[in-house]
Order: sequence, then structure tokens, then C-alpha cells
Amino acid sequence: MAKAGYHHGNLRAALIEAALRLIAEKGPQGFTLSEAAKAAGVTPAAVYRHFDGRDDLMAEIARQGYEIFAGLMEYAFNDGQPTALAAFEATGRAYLAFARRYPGHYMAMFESGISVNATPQLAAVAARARAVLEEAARRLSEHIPPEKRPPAAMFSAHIWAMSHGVVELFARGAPGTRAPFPPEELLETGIGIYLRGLGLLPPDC
Amino acid sequence: MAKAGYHHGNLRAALIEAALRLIAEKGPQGFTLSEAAKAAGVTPAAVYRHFDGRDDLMAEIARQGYEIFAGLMEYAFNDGQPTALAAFEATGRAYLAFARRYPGHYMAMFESGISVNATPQLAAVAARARAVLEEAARRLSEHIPPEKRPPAAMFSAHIWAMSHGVVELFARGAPGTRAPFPPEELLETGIGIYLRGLGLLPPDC
DNA sequence: TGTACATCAGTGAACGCGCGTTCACTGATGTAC
DNA sequence: TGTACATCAGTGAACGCGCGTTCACTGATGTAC
Repeated sequence: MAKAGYHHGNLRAALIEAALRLIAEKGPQGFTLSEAAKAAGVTPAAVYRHFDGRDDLMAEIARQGYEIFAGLMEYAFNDGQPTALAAFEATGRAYLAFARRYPGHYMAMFESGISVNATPQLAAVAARARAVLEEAARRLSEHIPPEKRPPAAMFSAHIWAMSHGVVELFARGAPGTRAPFPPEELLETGIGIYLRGLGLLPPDC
Repeated sequence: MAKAGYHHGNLRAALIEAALRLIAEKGPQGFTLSEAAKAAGVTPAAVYRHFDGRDDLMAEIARQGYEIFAGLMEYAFNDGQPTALAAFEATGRAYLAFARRYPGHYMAMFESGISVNATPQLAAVAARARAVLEEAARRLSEHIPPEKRPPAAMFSAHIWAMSHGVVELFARGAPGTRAPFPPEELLETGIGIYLRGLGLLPPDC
């Protein structure tokens, strides 16, 4: 970082980074513009050279989050290779991995109260992320006889709900609320049982 | 309500009611003491006759919420009658019903960032609620051969996670994010598939 | 290579605002005699 | 039944604070000639 004086060099990125740390630490509501500016070594007013204000910064972080998220999911899904089942399970693991590795982004996306329609770009990339999950579900559900096959959107909604629930209830650090099981294990077994219920895994084991 | 002048009569209850409305409308972070006081027709300072401050009021609301929650769950579980399965499913429905009917309480409990150990009474009643869910899971899992039976705590954690995920992602009013399915249906089918995966429901249908 | 100047990313002071909380007070209520 | 007085739930003014945002400004950078 060549912050040799008056001009910061890459303030935009530094602000986002500072905001992410604050959000991860104190929640999306505890994040303030002024504090992010201070953490980036800059006057609050300087933020307005790069963002339209607090909400705009938050929206940008959510947008970046969805971008990373969609990318990770696509990578994990790997176009359904080697098998629809393996790809699906990899996608589920990627979900949790994202939540753990990018807590600030995750919170900005799902806990900041920001609307997914705040900006068109945000809506677009959120839709892209959702589409990956749904595609993974659709591919996998092709192995179910059509007449007992739930809609792929419902399938993926179930998995998304369970993943999100595990993150919110059991993967956060609130002391005393600690889960009796590691979140990864919880989610993996949960998804396993669910897939067995769909007849996509053998009933035993 | 006999609020005939200087003395309010039942300010404590009125404040809680006002706070609940505000939390449900604007989220637990959007709730302010001053606004609640104003909604109750009273000066902010009057609040301090009944609560130690903002946090104390929030904790009391969460406590009340857990109380109602635990009661509803116990009622729905009905000591495992008529069957462990029916009781379990009723409990799941009660979870969602609680989230819908008491949104302010639900948010104060799960989204306000309040620690379940904020006060001993809060910890106690939260434990009571958790115990009902776990008991329902334990009873039901007795119908599974012991060697392929997951721990009841894990079982209930799965259901809790899916329920919470459905509430957060699909039962909230954020326009545009509306689920493709009604939350009740989503949760019911999700739990159904999960139970089938445990061999507690017949594989067909 | 050096100078003049436009561009632009930052400063710093100030704003109005609503917040939670405190304090001395006052008006209503209820009880003792 | 009436009066004196203690209790207590409310008022209203004030506080210090940090927030997001604005504004005129200034110092650094980069480009034209």
C-alpha cells in the first residue's frame, strides 16, 4: 500500500475492506460510515468521493458478496460433474464455506435488511446465485421419477433454508448458544437425510 | 384502557406492546426507546420507572417471547399424543405459526443479537423451549432402530435450522424476495422429506 | 526539461438530528388517623 | 367523612454523543505546450 500522503491510492477498496471487518464484528446495523472511514484512515467526507452514502456502500458490499457467492457455487457445482449428486453436495458445502469465509459479505447479503432489488445489478447477480442452486437441484431431481419429483425450486428452497438456518443458529459465535455439533457436520447430515428422503441416497448407512 | 390523565395505569404493558409493534415493523435495530415511549403516549424518561433501559426492555420482550414459544410448543407436542409422529409435525407447524403470529417476539429472540444468557430467567426459559423440541425429536426417533438413529439433539437441530431458514428467507415480507411457495407448504414438505429420509414416513407419496 | 494549469481526491469545520439517559420536579393516588 | 401526609408514576428540560451528510477549501497529480 503506497499511502504516501494526501492521496490514498485505493480508498474505495480500503473502505469496503474496513466495512466488511466492522460488519463481521458488530453486525450490519453496528456498521457506521464514520467508523469505516476512520478505519481506512480518512475523513468521513472522503467516502462521498466513492459512494453515494452509507446505503450505497452497503449495497456494493452485498453485490460483491453475491458475485463471490455465485462464483463459488458455480465452481463447486462444476456443471454437474462428476455426478449430479456429488455436484449437489459440493454446492451445499460451498454454501457453508462461503458463510464462514466471508462473514461480512454474508451478513450484508442476508442480514442487513437490504432489498435484493436495491439496484438492478444487485438483483441480477442475486438471481444468478439463485439459479445455480436451482440448477443443481434440477439436475439432481432428474434421478427421481417425474411423478414423485418435487419442483426444483422447492427442492432448492429446502436446502437453502436449512443451510441458512444452520449458519444463523449454529455457526455464529454467540457464546452459550454454541451448537452441540459442528455446523459442517450438522449441515452435511441434514442434507444427507433429506436426500435419502427423496430416494437419491440408499436408505441404509 | 383507563388512561384518564397523569397516571397511565398499565404503562409497562403498553410499552412492551408498542415496542413489539415497532420491532415487527422496522426490525430489532430500528426500535428505539423514545419511539416506543411516544407510541405509548409518554415521555421517554417514564420508561425508566419500569425498565432499566433499552436493553432491559428488549430482554424482557425476548423472555416473554420464549415463554409464549415454549408454551405453544408444549401445547402442540401434547406429550407425544396421539402419536409421536403427529405430535412432532404439530410442533413444527407451531414453530412457524409462532413466527407469524408473534413477529416482534420472534425478532427480539432471534434477530436482535441479544444473548440468551443476558439474564438467568432468559436462559432458563430458552432452555425450556429447546427441551420441548428435543423431547419431540427424541420420542419420534425411538421408532428408528438404535444403530441408525441420529442423536435427538442433532435431529432437532436439523428441524430447527430448516424452520428458522424458512422463516428468515421466505416468510418475511421483503417484496421481490417472495418465495415461489407459501412458507407453510415449504416447511411441511421439507420436514416430510426429511422424516422420510429417517424412515419415519413411508417412501411413497 | 520546465512551467502553467486543469483535474480531482482528500480535508476540516459545521449542520441538524435523534438517540439513551439523568435530574429535580410535580401531580395523582392511597392510607392513617 | 374529612384532613395530612407519604408514596410513587409521571413530566420536561437538559446533557453529551455519534451519526450521516454538506460545503468551501486545498494539496497532489497529471497533462499540454
